[in-house]
Amino acid sequence: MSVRARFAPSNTGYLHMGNTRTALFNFLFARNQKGTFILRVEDTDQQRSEDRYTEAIIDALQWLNMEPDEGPIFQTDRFDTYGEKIDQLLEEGKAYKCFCTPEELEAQRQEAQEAGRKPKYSGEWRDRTDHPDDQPFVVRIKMPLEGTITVKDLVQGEVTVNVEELDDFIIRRSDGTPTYNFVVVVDDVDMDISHVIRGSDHLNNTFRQIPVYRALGQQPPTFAHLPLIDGLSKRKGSASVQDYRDLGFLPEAVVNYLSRLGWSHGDQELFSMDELTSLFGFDSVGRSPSTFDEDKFRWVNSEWMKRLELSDLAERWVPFLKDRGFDVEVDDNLIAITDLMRERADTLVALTDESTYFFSDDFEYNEKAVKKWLSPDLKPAVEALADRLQSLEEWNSDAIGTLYRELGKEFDLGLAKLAQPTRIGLTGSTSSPSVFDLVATFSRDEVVVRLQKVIDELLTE
RNA sequence: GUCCCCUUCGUCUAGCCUGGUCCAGGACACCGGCCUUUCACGCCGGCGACACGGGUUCGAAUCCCGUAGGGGACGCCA
Repeated sequence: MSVRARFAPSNTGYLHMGNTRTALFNFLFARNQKGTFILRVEDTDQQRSEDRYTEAIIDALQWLNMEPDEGPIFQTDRFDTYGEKIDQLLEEGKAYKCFCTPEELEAQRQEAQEAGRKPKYSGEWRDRTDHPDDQPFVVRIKMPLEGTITVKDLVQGEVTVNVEELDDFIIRRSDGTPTYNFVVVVDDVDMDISHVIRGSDHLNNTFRQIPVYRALGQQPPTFAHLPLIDGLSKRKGSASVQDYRDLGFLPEAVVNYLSRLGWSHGDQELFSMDELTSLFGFDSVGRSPSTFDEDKFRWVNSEWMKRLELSDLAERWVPFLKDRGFDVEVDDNLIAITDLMRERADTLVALTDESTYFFSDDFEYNEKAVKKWLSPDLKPAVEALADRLQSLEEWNSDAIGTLYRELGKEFDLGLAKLAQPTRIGLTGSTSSPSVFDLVATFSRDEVVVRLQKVIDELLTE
C-alpha cells in the first residue's frame, strides 16, 4: 500500500513556522516512502477563512520547494458529501438529533467543572424519541459506551483512553454545517490518506475520530503526532514563512532548521532536502516539545549562504538590493562582491546592510575611525597611494597588495597606516574585508575618487 | 478541575528500546586564545545538563514506582 500523507492547514492565517514544520514532516515522509503529498485547505470557518491566506500558503510551500503532488482540495467544495454521510449515520442510528440549546449545554459544562468532573455532554437525546418539530437541533454521533480506545502512534507510541472521557460530539451544527472532527475523517477516508501527521495538539481529537471511522465502516489510518514548538508567538510578528523570507532567510535554511526541531540524525546539523528525504523517519522523531531559537536558525542560514553556488546566491540577493534602491544585476562585479561579503553575513538582509558602500558613496565617515587613523601627516602617503593606484598596471588583489607594501616601505609606515585610511575612504568605517580585495573589487576610478575625497576632506586642514 | 503527553548543558539534541565503553557526546549562544592590515570567517580551548525522591541491580541518564514542573485537550473553532 502506498503512502498518502496530507498537510491540512486552515486558511485563517499565514503559514507559520509551526505549521510549516508539520508540512515539512508530511512532505519528507511522503517522499521518503515514495508516496504522495497532498494539500487540503480546511476552509470551513466562514468567519475567518480568506483566499489571500490560501494563496500565501501555496506560495510558501512553493518557495520552500515542497509543492504538493495533489491539491489543494477545499472542504467547502465537499459540503454535499458531508451532508450525505451525516444523513446516512442518522439513518443507521449511529448519530442522533439533539435539541439542547447552547445555553443549556454551557450550564451543564459549568456545573460539571465545578463538581470536578469532565465537562461532557450528558447524552440526553441519545435515546429520546419525543422530537419537537419546530426546534433547531444539532446532530451528534454516538460514541461507544464502554471500553477503551487506543491510538497506535508512530511518535507517541500506544496511547489509550477510557471512552468515559469522550462524549457524543456534534457533527452537524444547527445551521446545517458539519464540524471539524467529522469532516477530517470523511476527507481522510475519501482522499485515501494512509498517514495522518499533525501536531500533538490533535492527539485528543484522535480518540473522537476513531469512532467516526468505525461508524463509517472504515479502518483508521496510521497516526503520527508531532511534539509542539514553543516560542513562536512571542516573536514579534515575524513568524510566517514570508516574514522570514523578507528577513533574508533562504528556503534551504528554513527547511534545514525546522527539520531539526523534533528530528535528528546523530550529530549532523546541516542537511539538504535530498538528504532529509532519504534519512527521514519517525523512529528518529522525539516526543518532547522544542523551542524555536532564532540564533541557531541564523547560524544555519549563514551556513547555507556559504554553501550555495555563488551566482545562485547573487541572484537571490538582487531583489534585496533593489529594495534598497540599488539598481544592480548579476554580473562579474556583483558576484565578486558576493564572494567577498557572504561569509560576513547571516541573512540576505544583513548582507545588504554590510555591503551598501559598494553601491553608493553616500555614507558618513565613522568619527572614531577618522580620529584614530587620519591625520594630516598621512596626506603625502595617501596622495601617492591614489596616484600610484591610478597608474597601476594590473588591477587585482596581488598587484594592489604589492603596491601597498612598497609604499609602506617608502614612507616608513606600517601597513595599517595605509590600509585603515583606505577602508575609511571606501566604506566609511574600518571594518571590511581584506583591503587589497576590497580595492580590487571597486573600479580604479571609483577608488581614486573616494581616496581623493579623503585627502580633500579629512587630510587637508 | 478532569484526561493525555513531556522532562539530558540557556537552546536544539546524541545516548535510553538491547543497563557497565557516559565522572554524559555534538551544535547554537556565551567566554578566552590563535590567525590578522580592521571586522568577520576559520581554528583551538573553556563554561555548562541526566527535574526530584524511592526502588530493582554488583552496576542506572538508561528498567519500575511516586512527586514536582511544563505543554496539550476538554466549543454548534479548526
